[in-house]
Amino acid sequence: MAVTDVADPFDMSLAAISKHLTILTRAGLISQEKRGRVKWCKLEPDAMRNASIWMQSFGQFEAVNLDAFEQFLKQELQD
Amino acid sequence: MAVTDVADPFDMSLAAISKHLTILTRAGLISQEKRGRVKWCKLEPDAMRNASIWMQSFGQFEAVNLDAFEQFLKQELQD
DNA sequence: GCAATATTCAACCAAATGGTTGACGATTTA
DNA sequence: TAAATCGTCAACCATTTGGTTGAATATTGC
Repeated sequence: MAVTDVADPFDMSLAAISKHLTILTRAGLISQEKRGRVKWCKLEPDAMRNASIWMQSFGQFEAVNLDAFEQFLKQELQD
Repeated sequence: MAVTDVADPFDMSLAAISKHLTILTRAGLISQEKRGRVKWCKLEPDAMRNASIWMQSFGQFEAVNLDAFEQFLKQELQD
């Protein structure tokens, strides 16, 4: 999907969409390939795998274990 | 886990932690129960179920289907 | 060859976020 | 009973975010 196609349904400037797509690319959620003057964007299927796995574990601990949660967050912040 | 216990490992004010916990409560990610002067916090286990399910679906579409992704986002924004 | 299209950039601005401090009220402890 | 503790509130401030506009570059189409 081209950048202008992504932008089409939104009531905001192309420059703003371009900014968002840059962030999504940097986050690894989408990838972009330039062919001619058009940049083609596509989703990266595995991009949220780790986040999804982490979310599935959310709450698996006993409520008392916010310590474990905090440790996890610290570790994630270090990454 | 009490609010002060949550705050303990972080190098920031209790007021800031309290703000964050208010947001997490409002988001349904944790719940809080006051007993005496202490507020006990616990994770809500199912809080991220919908997000996790959505993330698992991320990328399942053909790359051409950013349309479907957009429709999904619109729908989510309406919710 | 020039106009149109696609896209980004820089500069700008308003709104939102994320923290602090000091004060305060409720509860507990000594 | 007073001090200590727990937690929130309001006000404030700096930073970040999220958008715009106009200009610019690269590419395509007529």
